[in-house]
Amino acid sequence: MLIIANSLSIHIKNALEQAFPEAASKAHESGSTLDPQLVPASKPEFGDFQVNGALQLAKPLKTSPRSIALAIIEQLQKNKEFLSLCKSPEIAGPGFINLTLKEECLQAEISKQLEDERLGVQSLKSSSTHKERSTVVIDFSSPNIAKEMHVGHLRSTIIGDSIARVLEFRGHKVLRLNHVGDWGTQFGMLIAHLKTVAPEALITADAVELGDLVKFYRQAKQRFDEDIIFQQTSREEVIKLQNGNSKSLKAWKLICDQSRKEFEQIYNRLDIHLEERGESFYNPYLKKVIDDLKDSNLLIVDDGAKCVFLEDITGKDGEALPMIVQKQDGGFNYATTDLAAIRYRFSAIPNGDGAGRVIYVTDAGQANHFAGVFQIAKRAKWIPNEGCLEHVPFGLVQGENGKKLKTRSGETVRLRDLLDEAVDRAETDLRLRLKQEGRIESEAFIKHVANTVGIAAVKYADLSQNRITNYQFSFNKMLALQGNTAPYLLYALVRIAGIARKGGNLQTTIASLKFNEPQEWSLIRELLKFDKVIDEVEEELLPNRLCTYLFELSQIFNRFYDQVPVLKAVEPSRSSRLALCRLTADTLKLGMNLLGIPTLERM
RNA sequence: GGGCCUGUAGCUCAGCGGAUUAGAGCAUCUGACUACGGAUCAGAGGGUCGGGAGUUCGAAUCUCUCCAGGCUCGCCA
Repeated sequence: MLIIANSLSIHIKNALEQAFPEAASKAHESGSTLDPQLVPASKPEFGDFQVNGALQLAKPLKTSPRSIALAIIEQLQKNKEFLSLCKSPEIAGPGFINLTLKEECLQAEISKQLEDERLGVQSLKSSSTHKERSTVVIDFSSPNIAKEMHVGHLRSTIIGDSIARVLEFRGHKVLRLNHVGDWGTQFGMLIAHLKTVAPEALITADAVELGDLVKFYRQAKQRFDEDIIFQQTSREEVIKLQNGNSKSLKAWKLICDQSRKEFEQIYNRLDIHLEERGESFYNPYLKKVIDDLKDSNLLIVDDGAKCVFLEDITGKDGEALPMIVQKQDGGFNYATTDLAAIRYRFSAIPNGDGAGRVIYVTDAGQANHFAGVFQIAKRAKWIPNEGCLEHVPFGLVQGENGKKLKTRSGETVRLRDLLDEAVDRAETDLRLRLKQEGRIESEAFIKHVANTVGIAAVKYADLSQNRITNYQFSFNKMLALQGNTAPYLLYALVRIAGIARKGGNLQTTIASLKFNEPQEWSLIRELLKFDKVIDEVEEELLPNRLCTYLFELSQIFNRFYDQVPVLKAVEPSRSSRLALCRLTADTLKLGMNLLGIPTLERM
């Protein structure tokens, strides 16, 4: 319904300018315009849209808001095009104008949406502006090699995937990058340690499991912290690796392969796909970063380390905070890698990704780090004029006690175990329900439903929360069958599928739709909001807005379903209601698809 | 101490500068199953939007200040 809203906005703006020509031309001279402030109605009883502009214009126009509103309405009454869309506008309260769309208009819109595969959401593919067509890089998930994916990776992975899906659907060219931690000091430690405890792992594929690697990694870390000689050998191993020693590289590759296999299992379960491009990828570009910074006179050697001092960001002592890009020992650190990544991503193809927008989905704790890195990238002039660089932060995952989520024994929770538990719990619930209802279902059905519900619940619980705040993780809440949860949304779809099974042909094309119940109209109005919601998610990168919408749509549908018969209705109501069922199902499916959540016909 | 984030119903959270009455969900209480799956629906109670000041015709929303909590602040990522 964005097109309608835009067209209304233009009509009202014209009316405003016709009513107050002098003020309008004055505004034009100073480079601005009179803004009618058309927004969706704040409450259903106020209609579909409201115009707020009259209140703000009262002072400059030296008239009362109500008389401005009246003048706008007088102009609108002359506009045939406007009158074909809207019922007679009403002045309310101190000077709001309430607009209610005509039923013919809503009906025409819903008919269009029924025919449209994209459900009214415009695609940018036809657009030609450079900014809109350039690549969007989304950096998310980013686990570390030789470690298991744990609950800390959950939010980045799920939120990043959803943002990627929304932008892809809108027609952006999206590069989903997995910036895995596959380089740096930890590999020196690990290789040095493996040489003594499991040398076969360095020359043979599959010699050790990831679980063992994780154990070895912990041991190596401990040795590194306690043993000075081991620290020395570790550093030597890092240097060998970074200099491209073939044996070291082979060992490194084997370790990475082993981790990668494990990551793939998780990504497959979550149905998330991204392109791996780890920190090691940027190794050849690190030196250039230093050279560039030197050339732009940003580089300062302090205490033996090469740094860039940040502007307007101070440390404990109130002095400008340095960002170290090359350590005393000549090694590079993560700031260097991140800078190299930004430089590469914005560089033109084939020496870069040619990105116009780069998005980082990482925890809020890294906000300072990214603020610094972004600032340096800007000062080094690596970001093109139209380029956009954003950190999309999210809060911690907490347990129900409000503390950081841990297992009973105090360890970080493995992502694999977390997903297993969600699926197990979904299965237990399902079996209990089947027993209570006396239903018999195949094992395959039970496993499939439990898996879908479990994964959907985990994803939805995360996405439905505003990502900026900390997130309280609770299996009980996310798997609850009522409330703003995945199972509630899935159930709405199952009900529609049930109607189809009972003989309702959802695919019939309807020549003449006929609606007369308020429940039908409120469902129609909700369905027509979909394009606006997608627009907002794209703009604000807040998937919870989409979740809220889908939940409200499900509620409105359930009300409709409860209060209005579909299959037993007489024509043309029957077909018209079936059409609404179909569009509701399509909207829920598409919406959930954009969240990365699978759906079901039966559960 | 500096920076960033958070503070809204008993709990978990939405909330886009707009309207008498700040919204959901959970929990609590009361109703509704011979219409398509009751995993639902209808309704009730529950709030000084952390405190204070300011900007504005209008503030949960913007600004300042104070209070509380979290994260972060030089060679880990």
